[in-house]
Amino acid sequence: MMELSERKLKILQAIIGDYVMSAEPVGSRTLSKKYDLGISPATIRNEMSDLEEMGYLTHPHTSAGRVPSDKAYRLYVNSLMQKKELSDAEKNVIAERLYSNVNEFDEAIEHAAHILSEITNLTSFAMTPSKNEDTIKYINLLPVDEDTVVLMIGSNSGKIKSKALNLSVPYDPNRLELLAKSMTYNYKGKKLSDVLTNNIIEDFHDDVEAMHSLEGSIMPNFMKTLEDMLNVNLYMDGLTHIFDLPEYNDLQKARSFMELFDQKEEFARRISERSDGITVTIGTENSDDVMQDCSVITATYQVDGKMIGKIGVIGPTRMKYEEVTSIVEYLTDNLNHAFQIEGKIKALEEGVDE
Amino acid sequence: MMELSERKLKILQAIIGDYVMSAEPVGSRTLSKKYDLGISPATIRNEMSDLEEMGYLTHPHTSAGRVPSDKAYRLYVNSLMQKKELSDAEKNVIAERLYSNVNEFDEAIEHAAHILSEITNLTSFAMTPSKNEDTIKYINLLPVDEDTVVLMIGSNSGKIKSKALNLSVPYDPNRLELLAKSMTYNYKGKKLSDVLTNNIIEDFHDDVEAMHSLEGSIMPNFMKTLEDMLNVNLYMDGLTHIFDLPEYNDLQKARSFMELFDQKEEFARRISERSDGITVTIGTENSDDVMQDCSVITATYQVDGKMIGKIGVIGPTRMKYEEVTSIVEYLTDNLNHAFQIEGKIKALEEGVDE
DNA sequence: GTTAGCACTCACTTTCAATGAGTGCTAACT
DNA sequence: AGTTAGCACTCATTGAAAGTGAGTGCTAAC
Repeated sequence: MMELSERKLKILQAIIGDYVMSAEPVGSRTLSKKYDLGISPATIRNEMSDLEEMGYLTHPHTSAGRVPSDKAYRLYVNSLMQKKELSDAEKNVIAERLYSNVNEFDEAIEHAAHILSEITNLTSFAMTPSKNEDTIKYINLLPVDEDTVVLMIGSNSGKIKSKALNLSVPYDPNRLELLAKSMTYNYKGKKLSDVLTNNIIEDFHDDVEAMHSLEGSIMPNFMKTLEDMLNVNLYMDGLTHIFDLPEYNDLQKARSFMELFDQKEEFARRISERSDGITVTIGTENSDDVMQDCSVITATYQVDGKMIGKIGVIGPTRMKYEEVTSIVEYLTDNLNHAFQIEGKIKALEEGVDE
Repeated sequence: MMELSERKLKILQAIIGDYVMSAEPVGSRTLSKKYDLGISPATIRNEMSDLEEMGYLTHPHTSAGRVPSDKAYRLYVNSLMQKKELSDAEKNVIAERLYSNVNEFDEAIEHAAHILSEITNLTSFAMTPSKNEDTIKYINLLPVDEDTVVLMIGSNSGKIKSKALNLSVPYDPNRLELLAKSMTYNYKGKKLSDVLTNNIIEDFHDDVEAMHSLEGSIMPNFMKTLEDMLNVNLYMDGLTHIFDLPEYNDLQKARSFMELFDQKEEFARRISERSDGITVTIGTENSDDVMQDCSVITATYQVDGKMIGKIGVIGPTRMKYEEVTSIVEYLTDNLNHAFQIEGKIKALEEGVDE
């Protein structure tokens, strides 16, 4: 790829900056007046013409100003922009709000998405961690009533899920305990996902045929509970922010954007396929049709070494990339920190030094 | 209130019917052509003029057709419309889809909202049951690790919530058991909400001062867990359906409708204030500013005698009331049935005959 | 290589007249 | 008295025409 001259880069950066602010195609005159480039509009026009030929700018129509292309944004994100350190005030806002009101894990994630959307004025989303790597730690079956037991599954990541089961017939508490121990023995250390996808019930049969009826009532619930534990949730927030953007002053566009919401699963799949760390995809770089003029910024947070969740924003390609990436990054740092504390406790619990 | 003549009612009904279909103001000529009323446009005009004077119709402008007012819809809902029995096909669609894929309770509710939205082509919502009447059945504290215990709270409605607690110091298992028993003794039969709002920690102090440190680590978590159990969730679905409605072919309106989403809590509050059974509020009957030209239909479902949740739809006042109410009703019947089965099991469990 | 000058383009806005669905009123009809 | 035909009137909507202005591309001079 041909190198761009210093001057071209300056002009391109000015155009991007202006367009990100105004959403209006930028003309040569505006540019020379607002930015101190030391060259006349005519010269700028020549340069812009070159930049257009190289694919960095486009022309909505002959007599309009220039608009940065996806390629220009990509260049900007990769080389031009410098990471912006958030001000202490901004940091405080994030940290303060993030740590308030965190009850359940999912709530914390949802809350993080909410904050992210409010700060960036964009649509945000957050995925709860995928527990594909999580392993079973113990399985308990606790007697409650004469025909009610509580199934409890604990995982090594510290997640505990319980479910009350109604056995249609009274059970023998001793057998119950034996079953729990046997299940723990069998599945301890195995991945939840593996246990779920293998046909367990078959496997199990041979071992403890004697307790067939008890097993029969419990195993389906065991599977369901595993399924619940593996479930990944996607939260979205601040969808209405797109109404503030001039590029969505069109009912059709606004609608198709909103439909992302109705297709959360599909969206979640796309997001989870993204690579780790901070990623930026711009416009046509997104495979999804609906997102051809959106940019998506995601970051990954970790709960312990293995459980990885994603959080990010989606907005128009005309976006304050440096600001938004900084915010996303700072937020995930905070999340990581918050969850790391938990992680350490877990590590202690396991007798493992980090 | 003055009685409307047979003919006026017929005309009004025709206007409502036509307007609900077309979203276009209805003129006298159209009316006489499409509906076999046996009178000329001029006569219809006279009648329409009367109806307008009585407040049942309005006029967007002098030379436009008539549009039904909220009052007209109210009359229609109260007296004119006849409940529509769903066809077997429709019933099957609902029942089949409702009973598939119900894992967790919340999921079932969310799923119901989804189905409702798909069938009605409107925006739907569903609230998980308020557990304000739910009472504590037992409290368990189960040893897991040397400094980890699991707190488990069971309620009489059958809900069980567990939370893993990390005590900073090792604990005495005997004391743990004693504490659980003591807590159960103290709170059994009491409402979750009452326990939460009373300052328990104070109360408790006197009784078991001896186990102060253990209690100190557990009680805050106990409170948090109660809070979680009491939490009511509101799910919304099918927001984008409003884009199909001509009355929302306006960015401003679409936007303010979408903002309902961002103010879920407020919306949930409004919904939970509604009376039981099937309710219909039309246009200005809604207190909320944003909903002045919406109609809201809600129904209540019961999980056991006490836990009541709400499900419903929100759409333009121009709505197929009889169809939608029938669907909502049928859906709640199904939900009730599904949860009643659970309820019966619970009743047995309690040794109570229904 | 840079810049001033100038013709040209084209979306956007405003204006204006035409269109047509619909009403209200009056007078005739049953 | 109730119903209907006829007609003038209203007014949102549509489309064409003209004007506006921000912006470009090109040429020639600096």
